[in-house]
Amino acid sequence: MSMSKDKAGSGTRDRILDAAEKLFAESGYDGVSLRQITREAGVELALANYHFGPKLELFRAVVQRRADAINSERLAELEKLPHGAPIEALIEAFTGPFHERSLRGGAGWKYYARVVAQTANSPRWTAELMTAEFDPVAHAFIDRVRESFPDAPDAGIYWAFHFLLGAMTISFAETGRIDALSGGLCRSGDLASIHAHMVPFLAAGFRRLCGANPA
Amino acid sequence: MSMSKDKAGSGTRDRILDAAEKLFAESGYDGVSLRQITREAGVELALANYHFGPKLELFRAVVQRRADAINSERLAELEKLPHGAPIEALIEAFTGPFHERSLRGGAGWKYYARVVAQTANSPRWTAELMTAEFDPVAHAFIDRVRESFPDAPDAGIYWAFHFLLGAMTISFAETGRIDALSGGLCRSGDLASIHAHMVPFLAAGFRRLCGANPA
DNA sequence: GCAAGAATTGAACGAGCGTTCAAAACTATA
DNA sequence: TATAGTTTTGAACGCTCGTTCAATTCTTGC
Repeated sequence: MSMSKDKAGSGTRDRILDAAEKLFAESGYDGVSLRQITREAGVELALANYHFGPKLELFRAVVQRRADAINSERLAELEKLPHGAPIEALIEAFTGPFHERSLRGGAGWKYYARVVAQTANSPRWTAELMTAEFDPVAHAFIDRVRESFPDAPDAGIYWAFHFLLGAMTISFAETGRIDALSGGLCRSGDLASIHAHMVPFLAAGFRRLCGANPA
Repeated sequence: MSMSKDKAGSGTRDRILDAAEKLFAESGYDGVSLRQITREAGVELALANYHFGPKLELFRAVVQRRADAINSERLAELEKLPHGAPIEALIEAFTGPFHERSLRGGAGWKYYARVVAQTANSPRWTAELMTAEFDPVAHAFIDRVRESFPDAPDAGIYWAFHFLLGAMTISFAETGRIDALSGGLCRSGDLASIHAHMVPFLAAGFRRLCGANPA
């Protein structure tokens, strides 16, 4: 027999993915070489190509690896909510899974969030990666928003969601900008504080663009 | 004598900056080579080094070239406003100069906005470039917000500004994500529509985080 | 029109890149 | 233990990278 999972080689795959995730988070796709990645992973250069093919496919694999977990939890959280739920609850269902894992899921999830954040702001990756991985659950979120604001103009909902993405994205990128700006009062890595401020901020924005206020 | 400005060679400098701006906007710092840049500019490879030194300094020059114009106009717009002005006016003073130039300032300004957008989401550049170039006027903006919301908690103001940056950033990046998501209803390049939705969205968010509502 | 400085050229440097491949090592079935 | 398959190794391929430099051309003040 053969199998490509749960064998010795499978550990190698994950080591490469972990190293790639970390380095991509720090320097972006073009800022990291396969040699750096395999060195960080402690494996031979050729193994990256053996397990993942070209570099682009390795990057795709990094993005995809954790996307399913995020997306299915987002869907589950959304489904827990009643129809017409308050917008705060919807936003929390969308942003919560990322926050939760960034907080308690281990270092890999923090790196992953930074990879996604940079990817989402790059015209180069948006179409082929972000749209493919994250748009289905985005549509589910938007449908729930539409339920909560039956009279909202579609454009308002879409733009509001876009701004939500921007706020989420820059927060997860953890650039340290706000640390310098606030003289240390606010910290990029303080996910609890981000969450506490971001949800009401975005909720107020949604209400403004979507008209009537449910709940 | 000599002089390094307003001579034949000065045209070369700008051609290189324009080409670099365009290509950095499309592919990021590491995704572009000096050879691509000088080819696009129609000049010899060695001229990039002659005029700007190492690649990093060329990138810095691209970011800095237009930063002054943006920042001084932002300050001017802010100073036009009365103390305690409505938050919409403050936000417009901050985002307007970028919007205006992206709309009517020629293609270079659009590329520039994309460069800044990607730079702002990369931990690698934030400290040395974004903070240095844009934080002074950011502080001016925040001071005006504090005037308009005298009882606002500082953390609320800083986080609100952070989310404003995220929304601005993802919008200027023009990734096309919202085009795909909305099935064409909203367009990344439609700056007028962005502006019309973004200002009220952010204003509502600021009011939520800053407590009392001025004006 | 001549000298001095600035700008441009064209070629080369060593280094690192992504990718490939045959051979070796390992694993597991029969 | 023999065998077929998977995984790992180590070296090499051609190519592009950022940077450097001597030589050349252009520009300008005297």
